[in-house]
Amino acid sequence: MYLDNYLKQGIVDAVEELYGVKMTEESIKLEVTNPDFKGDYTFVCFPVVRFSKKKPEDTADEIGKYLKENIDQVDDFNVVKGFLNLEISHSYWLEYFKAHQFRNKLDNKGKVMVEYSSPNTNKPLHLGHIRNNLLGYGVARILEASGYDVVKSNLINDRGIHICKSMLAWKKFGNGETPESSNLKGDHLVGKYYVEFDKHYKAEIKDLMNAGMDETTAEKSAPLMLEAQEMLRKWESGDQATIDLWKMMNNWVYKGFDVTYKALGVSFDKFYYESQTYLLGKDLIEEGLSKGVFYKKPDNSVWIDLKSDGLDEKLVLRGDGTSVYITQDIGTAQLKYDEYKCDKSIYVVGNEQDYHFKVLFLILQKLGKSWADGLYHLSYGMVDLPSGKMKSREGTVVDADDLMDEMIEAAKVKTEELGKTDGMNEEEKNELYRMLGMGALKFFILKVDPQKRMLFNPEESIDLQGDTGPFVQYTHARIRSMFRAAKAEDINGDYDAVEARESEINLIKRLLDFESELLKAASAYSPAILIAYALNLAKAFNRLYNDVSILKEDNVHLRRFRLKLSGMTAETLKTTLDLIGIQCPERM
RNA sequence: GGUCUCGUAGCUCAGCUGGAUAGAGCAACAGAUUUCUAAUCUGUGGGUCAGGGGUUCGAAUCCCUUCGAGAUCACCA
Repeated sequence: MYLDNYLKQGIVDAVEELYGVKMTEESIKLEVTNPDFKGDYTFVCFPVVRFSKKKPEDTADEIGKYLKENIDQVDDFNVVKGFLNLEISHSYWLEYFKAHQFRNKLDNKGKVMVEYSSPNTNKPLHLGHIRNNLLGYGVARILEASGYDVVKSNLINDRGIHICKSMLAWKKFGNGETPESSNLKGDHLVGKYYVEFDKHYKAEIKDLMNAGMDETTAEKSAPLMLEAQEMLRKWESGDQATIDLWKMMNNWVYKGFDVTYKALGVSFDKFYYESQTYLLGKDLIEEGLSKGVFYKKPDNSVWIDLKSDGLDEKLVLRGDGTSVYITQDIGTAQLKYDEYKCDKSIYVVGNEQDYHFKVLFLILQKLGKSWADGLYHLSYGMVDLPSGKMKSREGTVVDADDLMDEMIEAAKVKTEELGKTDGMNEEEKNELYRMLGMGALKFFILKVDPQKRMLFNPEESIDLQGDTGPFVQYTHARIRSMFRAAKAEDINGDYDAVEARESEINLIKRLLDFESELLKAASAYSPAILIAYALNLAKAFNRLYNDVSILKEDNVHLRRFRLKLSGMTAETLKTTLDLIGIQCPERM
């Protein structure tokens, strides 16, 4: 039983004993004491005042006395206003620490699918995708560590008008350029023609408008757009030449994506392709019609009325029987469930699609799908630039590959400046720069609460000092270095003789927090919680490190105790960062 | 116009389902290394938690309202 539960029970007993009122354990509010005050746990006494009929201070005092007498671990207490601060004995923390072992595997919680990345195959990945990928991968790892079986999936948007735009532009203006011929990464090559399409398309619109056409009509009747639409029709009817071109260009993109995914350190267990799923869902539309969930309009189009749920009417199938976006998402959700039978399914998708997912989940619930309750849209905010929103077509994006290269380069410059690469060969150095650069980038992105939009300023490089990835990595490397110097000293000493100081007890508490922080991060789907934990742990250690000497401590018990603490800190930092895809070098 | 987010220090962000004097980092300034890695640590300055009202013993947090920013309301995906 954890101490806080034990204390809560004690408070229940105290209130019953003192005031004759039986409270439930759940109604007791016990908090970790604010660091500015003395104590470990704080009981807020105001809610009990109505039972005690006494001043908050006196009530707190009485309960404090009761707890001190009846619970061994409560060493002492102090009262500030109505706040009862309980002081837990150092020996309790030491005992707990000595006996503590991290569990390798937590209780199984079921099966969950995390879908993330979901790129379009007409352009390379940018900073927004980085956030998506890091979030998705991080959440998947966190869920896995907290006891779920996880399936990481990626639904690739490999068809549609946007791909036809790139294809058409390449055909018209590409002169047979290939990734090999121009030595350009495949996804970047295809993206180049997407931009090219837009350039020519805009020029055509301008010409048409100069000729007197209004903008909307010009956009619709520009020859390039008509040609792209024709190409899409050809693709859908299986025209061999179009399919061949599509396959060739998509393969270029996939090769490029592989490189980017590898650099990001993310991976997938299952790929879905929209070219294979875009016709799904029509049978479910039929099912919904027969169940009366949907209805037909005179033009044969199928709709659902969600007004009673505070939403609008929504089209689910066109009059000509072809699908819309939500049709295939309905079908794909069913397909995923049929294949994997997951208890939960998480979609990592930007918050611009909040409405879409609200509608999608509602429809699946109305269709009576028992698994619909397990669907969750992990909605994250956009990454903004100081100049505003990123737009692929207009080239105002921070390219994923470029950004990673820049970060690694920045780490290299900094490391060389500090002169910390003595005795490392070229390969080891590059590996170190990569770990540090990527560590800084991932930490920077994941530090922010997923739901919030965040700002990235390309003019200011991402910090390598302060609350950063390298800060935590440094703390880890420093400990590892200490262990190299300690050789094989046995760290399992007898801690009973140890007179622990405040900074040591503090570090113990942080170390013991790991599991509860992990579970918190898992239930909130938030890697940011683990980042904050890693920072707190590293800071607690650094404070101790600056405060006392470890290897040079003469008292053998104390020395071993501190080494044990250090070792556990390094291990915990490494584990924590690993869950969000950040690696820790042995030295830096 | 309807709906949904968001607004905290000069900047980037924490602040968990209401709790004590609103916290970090960056930037600025002042310190710490004959001693285990100074990518570290200690300290100083910096706030009308967008404004106003309400609920409460207690509000950055919950409710209402005004202002400001963004998203969405496609037979695009």
